[in-house]
Amino acid sequence: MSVDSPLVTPPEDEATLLARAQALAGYTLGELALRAGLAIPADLRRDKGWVGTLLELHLGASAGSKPEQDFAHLGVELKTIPVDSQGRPLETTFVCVAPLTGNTGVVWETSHVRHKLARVLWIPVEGDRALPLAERRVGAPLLWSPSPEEEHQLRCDWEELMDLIVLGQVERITARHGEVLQIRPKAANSRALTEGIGENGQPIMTLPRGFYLKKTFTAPLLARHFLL
DNA sequence: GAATGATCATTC
DNA sequence: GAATGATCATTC
Repeated sequence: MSVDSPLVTPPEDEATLLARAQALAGYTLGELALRAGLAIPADLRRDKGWVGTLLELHLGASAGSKPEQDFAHLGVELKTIPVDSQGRPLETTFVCVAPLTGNTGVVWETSHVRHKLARVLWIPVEGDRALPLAERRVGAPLLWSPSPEEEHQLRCDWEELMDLIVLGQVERITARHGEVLQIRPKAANSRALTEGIGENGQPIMTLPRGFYLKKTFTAPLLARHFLL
């Protein structure tokens, strides 16, 4: 079976999607790769999106790159998240590219970050690099929307970061800005460039950036789920 | 280059 | 050991 041939049809509703995700819990990536007919890379160094693609296939998402939610008809975004043996996240979570131009007048309510995070199907996957990829297990999924408190945290960080971008301070932004949401490079390498706004409002070429959720945000989110 | 999927690996 | 900055594959 080829990569562009899904194992299942797109889920007709959220409950179906969640049920499918729950049915994957406990399986190893080796088992799921075999079922999908996907070759298992030795590690993720040159296949960083492999786990995400594998789960997309099993859940009926359009595997690959489309500029929309994974389950657009359901308004749901799929996020795999690597976790340790305690279920704690091992990595930050990429949300979306940070827009560096054309931001005058943008507001949180209509932002890409808010839209992407409005409804997320989180699927924890064992990510300890000492564990062979094929032996890593899929965890119990969580269908999540931000609580009022979480949305407030996200909004505050987003507004602070977008202000810096609009004011021509993009090159002063580091990953230390933001409590739960940060901006870091999101590029092929450090030579990749995109247009941004400079200190004096002039166009500059700068590193493409992305919004990422810090582990301090995703850890409690997953932990609460674990207690339920 | 931009967007999808993210993790790697050097630095602190 | 954790976090920041750097990077990888693929499609269009």
